[in-house]
Amino acid sequence: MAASVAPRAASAKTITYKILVVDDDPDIVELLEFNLKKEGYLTASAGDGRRALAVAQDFVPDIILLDVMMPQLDGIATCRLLREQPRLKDTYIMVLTARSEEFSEVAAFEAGADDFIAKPIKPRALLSRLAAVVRRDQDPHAGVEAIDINGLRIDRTAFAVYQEGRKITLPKKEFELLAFLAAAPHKVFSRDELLQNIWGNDVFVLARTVDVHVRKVREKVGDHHIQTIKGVGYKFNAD
Amino acid sequence: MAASVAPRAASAKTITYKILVVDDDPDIVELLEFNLKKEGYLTASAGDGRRALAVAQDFVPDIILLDVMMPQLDGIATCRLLREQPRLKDTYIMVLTARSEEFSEVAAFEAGADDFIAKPIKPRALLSRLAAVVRRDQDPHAGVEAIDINGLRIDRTAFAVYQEGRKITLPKKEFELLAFLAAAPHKVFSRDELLQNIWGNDVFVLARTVDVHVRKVREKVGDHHIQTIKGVGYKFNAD
DNA sequence: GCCGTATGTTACGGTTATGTGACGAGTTGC
DNA sequence: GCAACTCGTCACATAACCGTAACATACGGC
Repeated sequence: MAASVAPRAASAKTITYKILVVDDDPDIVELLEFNLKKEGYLTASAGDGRRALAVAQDFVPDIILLDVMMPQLDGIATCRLLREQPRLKDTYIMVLTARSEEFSEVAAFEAGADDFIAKPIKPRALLSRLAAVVRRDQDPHAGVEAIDINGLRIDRTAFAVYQEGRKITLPKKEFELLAFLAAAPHKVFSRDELLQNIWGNDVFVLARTVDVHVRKVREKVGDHHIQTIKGVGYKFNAD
Repeated sequence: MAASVAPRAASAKTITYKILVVDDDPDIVELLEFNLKKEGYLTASAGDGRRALAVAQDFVPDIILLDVMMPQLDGIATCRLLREQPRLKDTYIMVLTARSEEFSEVAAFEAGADDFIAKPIKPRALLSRLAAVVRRDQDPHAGVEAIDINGLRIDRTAFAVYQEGRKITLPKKEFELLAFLAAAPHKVFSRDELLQNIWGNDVFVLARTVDVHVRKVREKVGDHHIQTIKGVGYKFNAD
């Protein structure tokens, strides 16, 4: 899966990013293209999956906005086929999902999508997401958005954890705890260190609180990911 | 990633540790420098990543406190560039993260940071963390974070032993025993010495307890690593 | 080869750290 | 204002670790 948009683009900071919009609703296509062009992106469009594949061949977009619900060839299948094309392997694919279809989100990830945005689409939200993608692309060291480890995908943009095609939504503290431990797999953190880094050093909670949160995380993602080192602390267990 | 602060410093117990403070907020720099100086540290500062690199060249700090959010060159990128400099490879880099920017920890670890501290910074918390770093640095037995010896990798940060790709998790005392012996291979320790160093001077357990722990360690990592010197004690056996 | 001593080995119970379920205060969304 | 959720705390249950003792074996001197 592509971590960023095409390297070719990354090397040239002044490049105009090319975006392919794929949706069967002409109104949506128009709305998106209008807004994207206004922001200075170069756009192309397609009304279904088949045409999207054809257009992508010539256009070689940096980013593809792909609707899931389409006649002929749906977004998931299209995504998979797009990924198979060598020229598009570094393209950033953003899938447009109808709200609350968690199922398609998971399928999309497996098909090689890089991100989602929920419908109905707010142009401002979309543009800021794209700006983030572009920014990240231009500064490869800007930050990591997702960790793939041990069959777990921890995604900070979605604030969710994906496990074997299942989406798990964790409360904030639990998510942060898991994410922090996963950031330094194998490294053992004492309860105090975890409190300092996740709770902050200005809050004042008992060390045992960490235990409770660890337990809740384990309950949701499975016991084996977080290991207890008795008398020391916890660590993320990467085999 | 540096395991401890520079060895040069480790050899002289009375050395004044040099700390470089990097933050774009002059108030924070002042606050930190004031507190550090009061504690007897030698300090220098820089307002952004570029200047940090320049200052670090001359100053060659033992510890660097590095803000993530900075103009010009952010903390992560700075960290990576600092690590590339041979003179700074053993410098201990502590990253200051605002807790709202989740996941900066992931990037920071990958960039070679050794530790974090969350903002807002309480001087007391920072100083105690630094004291811990210095203490570890001066304690020769805890100095190295990982030992590779005899087909065994003993990793203090992970609190685990790896043997031919196999991970062995030892209970605390057993791990400490093995790590202690491995830190000074070939050197023979009497049971009393082991008790003093691992159990502490104030606890009092029978010397034979050591035997039992030795046996358990042998059971898990193999007999040949720890050798008995009859009438004297034990030693780690490095070929 | 015998005996005394040192170490290997096993088993067991106490102690402590951690796991676990429940509760209440505070918050958010409807 | 109610319902659902999050978070921190407590109290109790559980499991892991640790130290000890008792017995078994190995070693060395004679």
